[in-house]
Parts: sequence; structure tokens; C-alpha cells
Amino acid sequence: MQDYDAFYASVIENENPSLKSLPLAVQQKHIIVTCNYEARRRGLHKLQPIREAKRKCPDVVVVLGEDLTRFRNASKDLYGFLRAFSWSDKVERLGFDEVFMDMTTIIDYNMELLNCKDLNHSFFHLKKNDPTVGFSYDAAVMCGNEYPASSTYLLSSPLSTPASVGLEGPDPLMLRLRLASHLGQYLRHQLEEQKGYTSTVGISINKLLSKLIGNVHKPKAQTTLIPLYVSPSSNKDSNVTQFVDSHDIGKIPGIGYKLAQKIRAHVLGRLDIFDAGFVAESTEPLLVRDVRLSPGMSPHTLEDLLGGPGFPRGIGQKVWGLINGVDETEVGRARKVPRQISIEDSYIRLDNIVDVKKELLMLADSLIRRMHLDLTEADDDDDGRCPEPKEKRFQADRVSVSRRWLAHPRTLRLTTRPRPPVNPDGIRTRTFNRISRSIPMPRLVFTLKKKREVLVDALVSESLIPLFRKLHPEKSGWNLSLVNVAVANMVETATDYGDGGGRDIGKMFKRQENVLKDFKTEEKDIMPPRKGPITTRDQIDMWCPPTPEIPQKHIEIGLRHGSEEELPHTQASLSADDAWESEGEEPCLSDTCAVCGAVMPSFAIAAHERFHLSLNKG
DNA sequence: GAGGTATAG
DNA sequence: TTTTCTATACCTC
Repeated sequence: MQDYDAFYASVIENENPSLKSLPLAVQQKHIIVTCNYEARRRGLHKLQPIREAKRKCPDVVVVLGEDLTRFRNASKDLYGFLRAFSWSDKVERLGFDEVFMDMTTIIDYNMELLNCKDLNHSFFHLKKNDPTVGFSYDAAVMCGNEYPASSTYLLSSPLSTPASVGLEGPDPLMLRLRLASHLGQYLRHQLEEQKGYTSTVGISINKLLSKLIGNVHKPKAQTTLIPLYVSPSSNKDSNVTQFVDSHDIGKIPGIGYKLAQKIRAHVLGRLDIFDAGFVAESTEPLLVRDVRLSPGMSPHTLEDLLGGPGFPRGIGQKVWGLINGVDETEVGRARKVPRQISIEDSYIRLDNIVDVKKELLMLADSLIRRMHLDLTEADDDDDGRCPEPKEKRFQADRVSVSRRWLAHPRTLRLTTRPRPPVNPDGIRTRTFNRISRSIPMPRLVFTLKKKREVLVDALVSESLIPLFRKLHPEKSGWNLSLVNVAVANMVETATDYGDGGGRDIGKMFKRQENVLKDFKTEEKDIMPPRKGPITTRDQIDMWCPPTPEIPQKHIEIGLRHGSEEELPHTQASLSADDAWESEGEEPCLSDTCAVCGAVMPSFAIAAHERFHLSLNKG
């Protein structure tokens, strides 16, 4: 696991390097959301009220950070940078500033190339096909910090830990972790030199442990957790168990506020026979060790204790694993588009429809900007996803000005957080809850031709205001502390060529069929009945270029490009957009051909692609 | 799909 | 026991 040090503050510092030596804090509303390490040295910390921060450190530089655009962009950039080092694409972002990387394959490869006779002069290979790319390192030693600290065993064996050298030579796991530590060091240096960001890294055998171990030395550092299992006959705990045991139960990732409360109530409640009610409310620290060793503790006990509404099934097993240092969850694969996009703002008081509409306009505007940024790409061959090297591709002699959708969200959602109603008698406040209403995404917003302002106005008056009325039917009496607008439930457009290998038209066809199923149901759901019968033949004639015109060779070199010559994008795009705009007339969903990238109504896709397939065969 | 809960940074 | 502005996974209906 890798995380960028004081991320928001680092982004600001990179934009304005003169700030680097000063105490710097990033403000959202009335709090400091994060601050650099100089500010932390002076007593500032995350989520601190600005008043307090300014009192403690009057010369702190405060930067407003409610607009997350620059942080999001920096995060994306760094993520892309790190992702390029992965061979498996198992690179998962957690928030804006943390990245899990599963480096198993690259470590495996380098383990095999290791010369056991001369570990000191090893070369770490970063590319399979180019043996010159990589860096020199000493595979006989760990790089960076170790846990437990290396000094605890250096006395007995200067080059390796007791566990790493047995009768049969170095422990392979130990060796793997050493390689990982050098890779971690390399990545941190690259990130700093090429991108200007310092980071801290935690290295271990699963997500849980790599995250926890990364916290041991910060910032600008790395730590590797050495499993160091003692002999099985011994009663002593492994390093892993000792390490996890020493954490507070609530500090374990995956065990949040609610779970920690329940576990505390259970364990402390049994220990303290007096006044269980008081203890149950307690927030006093409770170590993982005390939970693990508490009487009757087992996966089943935990399932009974923790299972229930709001929690996933198998939570008992999951938590049991966590408190034993076991975490089987895979590092997620890099995704092309996010699952959802949401924009929100919080308010001191928002209690009338005029202000609400103003806010909705602002939020909707940001949302549409973001949809264009994150859900579309340049409609251009050189978009970075094409697996062919540049030279092999056709040089596009046209200017690419248009964009195409990578995914269409199916759902639009509005959520609000009403301010807890003040009951006349007491301070009775129901839990801090958000409520939401959602509707199918209005297709108008997928138009790329209209001015954003037009789409925003339509979205607000035709969708968001009605949603708001559903949430808050009363004309007054409400007071909101937060409003959020989100799009979710993405349906990816099947234009993905990037499976690493050659273009398998059959495979793409299969994928496209799956997506089509999706659109077919949608057609059934929202398309009005047709006025007259449209035959399959009609559709083919409308959207398929004549077969004999395209030479076979042309297709093989550049499928998409070749076809675009027959069906120029601008024309296809125009037609599709026209379809969007003619609301009542003949509305149809637009889609993009998986083979050539041409845009056309989704009903025409299947026939159009069959056309490609027949070309490929014959 | 719709609405909610929990967790994370 | 929540501040901010997000994002994800998974639950029930």
C-alpha cells in the first residue's frame, strides 16, 4: 500500500513551491481538512476547527479546498503513473491519496531471475520484453524499515533475519518481501522525482497488513512486515499476531465505529459484571488481543454478535480473519470509469425553494462537467487505450474535436440531510441521516452538442426539482444541512480493445451482445411504441456501409479507422445527437460500435457488427 | 431498481 | 461520534 503524504497540502505545494517550508492548511467550510507536516509540528491536525488552528498557529497559510478538482486531477495523474508499473493491473485506489498494488507477478518474475550466488548485485526488471529497463539493487538486504525493527536481530546475523536463512537457504517469502521493499523504494523515488510527491509505503502479504504496517513510519518512509513465524511447537505468537494484537479494535480497517462499539460492549460487558449499561456506551480503548482472547471468541460468536441489518453476511468470519491478520480480499482491478459520480455541498441553513434551486443549479453544473471529464474521452484513435504501437496505427489526418461516452449512468439521485428537528421537550435528535430519491437518468444530458448551461437548466427543472419535491413535499418547515446530486449505475460503452492481446472480433462480439441485452431492456422500458414496423433490413441499409468497398487489408490494420472512412464520425455523431434531441418524435439510444467506434442508434448495433464479422470471415 | 447502512480517506 | 466531500460495497424490499 502506498499513500501520498499530506495529499491535499502537497497538491497546493506543488502548485506553489514557495509554500513548502511554511505551515499550510487546507480549509473546507469551518474546518481544516488536512495540513502539511510543518503545520502538524505546530499542533495542527486533520478536521480541526479553523478558529482553533489559527489560535495555535497564527501564521498558518490557509487555502480553501472545497472544490476538489485539483486534488482529483492530481490523484488521477499519480494513480496513472503508478499503474504503469503494474503487470496485472491490480491497482486499487482508496480515496484520493491511497493506492493498493498487488505486485505478485512482477515479484515472481524477478524471483526467478535472481542469482542466488550473488544476491548483492541484482537487477530488478520492470519490463518482461526489455531486460534493460529496471534498476540495480542488493537482494541480500531489506530496503527501508522493517517490523520488527532489524536491530532486534542484527546482532545475531548481520545480513539476514534468523527466519530468512535456514538449512535450505533463504526463506522464499523473506526474499520476496525484500524484493518488494526495493520495488517500493524505487516507486517512492520515481513518484518524488517525476511527480514531486513524497509518499509512504507499507509492504506485506495482504491488504490489511500492508495498510497497517505503512502507518508505522510516516511520512516519506516505508515499512515491511516480516512474518517471522516462530517454530510451530512454541506457544509464542507470530510477528503478525503480535503486531495486529497491539492495535485498538477500532483501528483495524474494516472495523468502523458501529462494529467497534458492538465488540467493545460484548467484550467489556463480560469483563465488567457491574453496570454493563455504562460499559456498553464506553469508548475506552480495547486491544485486538483482548478481543481475540476473550472467552468464547470465535467466528461464529462474532457472526451472532455483529450480524444484522446494515452489515454484510459473513461479517463474523471477516472480522475473525482481520483480528488474526488474515485478509483474503483481492486488490481491485483498475477501472476505466467510476461506479458513481457525486457532488455535494453543506449548509448552515437551507430552508427555502429559491435557495435550493440556486444550489441545485451549481451542483448540476459541476456534475455535468464531471460527467464529461470522467465519462467521456476524445473521439480519437490516439486515446491511449489502443494496444497497437503508434507507428502501426493510422495517423489521423483529421482534427479530433469530438468526444464519446465511455459509460452512461442509468440513475440520477438526489440526497439531502435534513437538520435534526428540534423537539420541544428535549434535545432529542434522530441519527444524522441522509435521505434520497432517484429516477432513471434523463437522456438529454448525454447530448454533447448543446451548451452545458442548457443541460443544467433542463436537469434542474425537469428532474432535480421534482426529485426534491418527492423528498420534501412540504412547502416549508424543512431545513437542510446538505444536498448531494449523483449519477450512478454506469453502463459501459463496449469500445474496449485493451485486453492486451490481439483484437479478437469474436470476443468483442460476445461482450457487445451482453451490453446489447442491457440496452434492449432499456428500449423496452422507455421507448414509446413505434409508429410503423421497421424491418431489420431497413436498419441494416441505414447504418451499414456497402460491403465490397472495404479492402480486407485495410480492416486488419485499423478496424476502427477503416470503417470511419466509410461512416465519417461527424456524420454519425450528428445523426445520433439529432436522435437525442428529437424528444417526442423517434427517440432512440445511441451506442458505439465495438469494432469501428462509429456512433449509431443502439438498435442498429447488432446488424452493424454482424457486418464487420462477415467481412472478417470472408 | 430504489432506498438505506456502514466504512473509508 | 461528528466536522468535509466524496467513493465503495452490500443489505432489504
